[in-house]
Amino acid sequence: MANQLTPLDQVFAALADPTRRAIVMRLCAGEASVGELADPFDMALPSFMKHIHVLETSGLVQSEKSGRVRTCRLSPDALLGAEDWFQQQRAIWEARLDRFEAYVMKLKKENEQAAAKRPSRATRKKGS
Amino acid sequence: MANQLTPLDQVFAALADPTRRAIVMRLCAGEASVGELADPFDMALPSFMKHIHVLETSGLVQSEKSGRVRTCRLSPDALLGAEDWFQQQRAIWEARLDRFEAYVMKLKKENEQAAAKRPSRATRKKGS
DNA sequence: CAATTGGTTAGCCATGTAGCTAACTATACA
DNA sequence: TGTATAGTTAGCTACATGGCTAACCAATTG
Repeated sequence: MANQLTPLDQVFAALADPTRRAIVMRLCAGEASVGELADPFDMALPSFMKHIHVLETSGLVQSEKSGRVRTCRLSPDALLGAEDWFQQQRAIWEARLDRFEAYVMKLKKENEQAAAKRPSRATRKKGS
Repeated sequence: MANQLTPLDQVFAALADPTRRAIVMRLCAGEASVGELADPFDMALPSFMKHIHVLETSGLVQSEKSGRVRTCRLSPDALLGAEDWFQQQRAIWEARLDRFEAYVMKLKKENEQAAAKRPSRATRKKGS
């Protein structure tokens, strides 16, 4: 029944929220306490903590409590995992573009050869 | 009142769903009709169409209807936009790492100089 | 010890999301 | 013209999400 969310699901879902993206961006510049992180946002702390928690279960952020202050830091692995996904898609996409270009070149070449054989048909319109 | 979703919000939200990621991956390999796309999924068509619609409003996918079949294709710009976000974060992250490394090197150097001046203290344990 | 600070837990509410069925439209085919 | 095909619209349910307040620890600080 538990619809097992993949890490990728959770990372993308976490990044779909502007507040959480801002937190990630902030943490790229170095670790910070919950209070420091929450400060720029006009939001009640419990609401803000939910965002932190989402980031934590997605694996994007780790935190550690010492005394009464919890310090958060980015864990870059999850971020890299998501970035990889894009790069893989792009690789497939670009491979396809290459194949498509090759295909167009082949068509063009065939068309030229056909035109050389039956020059009169080469100027006819498609639908008529 | 309309909580203006940024394109990035919509792209990440769209990619947070495994069905939609699969659609994007499929479309990386070339355009396809709604029916072809829906075929591998055990899901009613109207439900599936919602996913297509989400992908379309996110800008990841474009579609066009001719006759009774709607053909979908990937529009790679939105994908690149999201990939850019990662690369920017990584750049900031890496810059920070560099600064951190420089800081550690400076500490180390200072420590060595201090050790040269007061060699006896250099072997003391931290907490005692 | 008392008060403050930093975070946490519990619980409420409004809205959004993902799925379904049923019924409909519009093209294509026989 | 009638039937099958490909999507589409409408409307429902269940659950997830994002926000809030109130009340509650547990370290610090005076």
